[in-house]
Amino acid sequence: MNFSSILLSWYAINKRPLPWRSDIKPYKIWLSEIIFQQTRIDQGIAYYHRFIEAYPDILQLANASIDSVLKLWQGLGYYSRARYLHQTANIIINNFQGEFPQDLKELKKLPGIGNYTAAAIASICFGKSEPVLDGNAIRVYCRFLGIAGDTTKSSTRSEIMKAANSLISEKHPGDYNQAVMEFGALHCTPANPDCSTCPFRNHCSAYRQKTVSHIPYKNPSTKKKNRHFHYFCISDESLSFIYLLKRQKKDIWNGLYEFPMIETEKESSLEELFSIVFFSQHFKKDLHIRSTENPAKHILSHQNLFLCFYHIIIGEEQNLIPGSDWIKIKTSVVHEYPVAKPIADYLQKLLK
DNA sequence: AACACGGGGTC
DNA sequence: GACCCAGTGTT
Repeated sequence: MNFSSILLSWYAINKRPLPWRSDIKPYKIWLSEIIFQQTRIDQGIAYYHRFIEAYPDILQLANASIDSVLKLWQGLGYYSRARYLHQTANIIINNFQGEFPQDLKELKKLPGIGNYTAAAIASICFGKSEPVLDGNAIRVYCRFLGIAGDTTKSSTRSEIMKAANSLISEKHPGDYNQAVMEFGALHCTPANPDCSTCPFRNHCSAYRQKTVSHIPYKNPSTKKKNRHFHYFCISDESLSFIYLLKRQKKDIWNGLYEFPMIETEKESSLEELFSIVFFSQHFKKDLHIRSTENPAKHILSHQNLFLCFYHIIIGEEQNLIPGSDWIKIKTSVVHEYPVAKPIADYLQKLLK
């Protein structure tokens, strides 16, 4: 029983023809690995093509503005990935003569490159025998080896890593790593894996012990928080301009643009919002609130967002006192600004 | 070690 | 509704 040779045979037959596999270059492997962190292939593949088309090489990515990179990333989520992507592109150009380091430790120093991505680049691009541990690989290893412990604990992680180090193909570590992940994604799936046709059927510990559905085990996550966002889309009568500002806190959507807003602890009516300082601070009189949308529920993995949109028409411009970080833009160019999904949805409805 | 960070698919 | 996804950085 040779795990890696069976796996590599399976991979040779079943692998998907993904674009970064046909022409292996560090830039393409790195880009794909960042895009596919916590993201399914189906969800991210169009983004990968768009990035390669917009930035054919790392120099063009480094020279781009962060806003244009975030704009291209819009909708993918985990926007720190886009900021780190841009940072690392500049580091590679400025400090590494445009070439990625080959050493695992050096790779891990780069922004956005952690244990998984460093091992992926080192093995796929440079033939280093470094096993990857992503969600797929963890599932495959835990089932095959019968590791039932909590996979979020570091003790379990090191147990898996130790096993992976002994199973990896020293000759083809890059293909081996991709094969483990591909096998997890296509065959050894989270729910209802097809064990009846599995090439490891006779040697899989979880299958033999009938614990496949219990492995891998993960500690239940913490409770979700509810947040209430109230957005004020401020414009003139004919919607020729609006105000935006850039989020720059350590919070969701950092780096993206949004309307001036108030966040409240609980659900709040417009009347309640009027009493908040924000209003007397920014508006004088003659407010005309043209429309209010029902709260839109936006569910994230770690919080529930309730979003209210108020379209405020200012009669005379002197009735508005904009915040220092607000920017007034022509509505015709609003599509150039990166915004979060629910903002994009609102704008599309508003401007259609 | 626990938590924050998106959005979409699946059961 | 709960879980998961080609994870990383901060606290």
